[in-house]
Amino acid sequence: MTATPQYIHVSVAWPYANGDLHVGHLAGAYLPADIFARYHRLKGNHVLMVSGSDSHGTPISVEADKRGIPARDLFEHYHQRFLLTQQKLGISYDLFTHTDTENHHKIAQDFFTRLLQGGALYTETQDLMYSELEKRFLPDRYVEGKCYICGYDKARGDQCDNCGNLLEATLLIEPRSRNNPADKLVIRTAEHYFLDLGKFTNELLAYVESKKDVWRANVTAFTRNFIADGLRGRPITRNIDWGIAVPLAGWDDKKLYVWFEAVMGYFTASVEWAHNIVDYHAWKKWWYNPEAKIYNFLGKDNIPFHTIIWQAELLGVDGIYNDGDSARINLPYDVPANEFMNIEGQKFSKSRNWAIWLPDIAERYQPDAIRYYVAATMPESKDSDFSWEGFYSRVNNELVAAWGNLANRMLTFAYKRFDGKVPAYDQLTPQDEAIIRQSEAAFDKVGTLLGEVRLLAGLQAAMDVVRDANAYLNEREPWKRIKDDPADAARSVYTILRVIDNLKILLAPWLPFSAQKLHEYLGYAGQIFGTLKIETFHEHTRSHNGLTYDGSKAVGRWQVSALAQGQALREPAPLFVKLDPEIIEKERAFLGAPRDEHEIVVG
RNA sequence: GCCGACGUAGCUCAUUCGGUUAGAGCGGUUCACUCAUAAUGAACAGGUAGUAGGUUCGAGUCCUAUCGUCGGCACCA
Repeated sequence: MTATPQYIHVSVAWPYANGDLHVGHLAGAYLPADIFARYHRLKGNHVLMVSGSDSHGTPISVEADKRGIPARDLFEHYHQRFLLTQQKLGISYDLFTHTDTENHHKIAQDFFTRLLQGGALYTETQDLMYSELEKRFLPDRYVEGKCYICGYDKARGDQCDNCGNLLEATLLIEPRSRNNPADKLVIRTAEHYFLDLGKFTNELLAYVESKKDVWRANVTAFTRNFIADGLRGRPITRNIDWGIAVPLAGWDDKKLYVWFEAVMGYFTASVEWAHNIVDYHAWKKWWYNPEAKIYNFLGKDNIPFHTIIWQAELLGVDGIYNDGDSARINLPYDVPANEFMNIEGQKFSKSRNWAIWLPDIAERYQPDAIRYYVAATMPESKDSDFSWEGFYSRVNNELVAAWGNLANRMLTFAYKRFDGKVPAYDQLTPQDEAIIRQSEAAFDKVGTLLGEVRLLAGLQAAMDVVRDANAYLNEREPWKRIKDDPADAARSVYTILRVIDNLKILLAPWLPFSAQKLHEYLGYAGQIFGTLKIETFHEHTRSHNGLTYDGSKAVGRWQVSALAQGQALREPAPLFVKLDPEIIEKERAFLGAPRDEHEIVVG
């Protein structure tokens, strides 16, 4: 139990700040990351969990144009909502920042420069379709025209839907914009920088193979496949206005491509955290420490960006900011990608509003209820489905009836019948000791599963203890013994309270809010976890808000209970709100209907 | 079209390298209990593991074919 603390970096995919967060974000990345991080915090490991809003990229510009506001205003609006939403749901980021900080710009540019100096970049002149009307280069998929292979009239710039061939947009006959068919397109040449991925093929391949027993099978298979197809250079600059400047003279009309710089956020946010919150060089303990482990949590759509591109970038900048130290920069130890969470059997769709928005449900349900259901139906190995009937029944049957009620029934009983104290006992029976040992053994079992990022199995293992504890009570029947053999009732009530105390910690990574309440009902002081707060950070020319986690006062430990006899309890109350069956239809009615953004109220 | 993944009880899902009568939760039926937000426990019912072949002493687990669902095929991140 007294192993040397490990350095665990939990990096979470960066959400585009062009709309509210939805349940897919939570299921895909934020919740698994938080459960994993909270477990390691309880273990006493040095956790650094970072993410932030992706403030660049076409989706931001497109949405901002649609609303007629500057891109910066749009992303700042959603960034602030991301902070509030995640604070409410208890996603315990050491730092949740964004990519429009001076820090991120500077480091991204330094990455670019270092890659350039290391020979990992090259320039190439591309012929691209340019819209005179929109005054910009159009992505291939926005171009339409006659297929030069089969003659199909509505071929897209990247592929013909009729003959299936991959196309060159510039060769299309009579090319036009899909946004506006009247818009005549012309071919313009532009010089761009490319990241030479092919240069890293062998290193990347060797790395996947070395991690094949750690990474999930789908992640390994996808990555191998991607490499086997042949890695081609990828353009990392673009003719756009909104983004990070290319740090070279004469490149003013271009910016760094968003996918190139956004993933660097894992690194830049670590540096920002160190600069703002602790000491300047602290980030190195995760990035240049051979013992540290970096875990990237993301959705499956993001796999190649993390197992190929980000890793190539890291390989290409190895040694950056390390002041000549020989340690190599750390690549992600694991990339636990989740699949997708569908909604009532259909795919998420922002345009159809087929989505469950986190700010909305956080208004109506307890954070632990949301966390429980999403964690219990997490798409860990395949797509899963969020259904309101499932939410209703799992919350009521499992969270409220099995677990919440176990705690409530015995806390109430002890509080009323044992003078508000943990009962004192003479000697425990073998049956009492057996259930205590069982709940203690779960620390290794659940802990191992959590360490392997097998969160579904971990939750199940913890809930198994809940069921065993309920069964134990039915046999021991303290409510009967209190009448004919009070000493025996004291034994079993003490026992069950100690089991509940263990379950409190076993379930805390999933259910941090109710764990804290339980902690207090059991008569303990202090907080199991640290505190999340929103702070403002000032740079030279701009300021930004970030979500931060202060764990300095946290007392929770991944350790078995040593519940003291006679400890004074506090008056208990039910941990969870039981759901009304009416919510099923009410919530379904929101799907596919127009939605208004509500102000997010915390507390 | 090419590549990949998946298809297991009414529902949601487990079955790490192929190995005893394929498991769990929910839902259903019966019984027990009353401390608890009418909350718990026990027992029972329920699956020829999409389909058809094959390899093997033995396959849900490997191979082939076929049907179905989904994803990727790089400038959408």
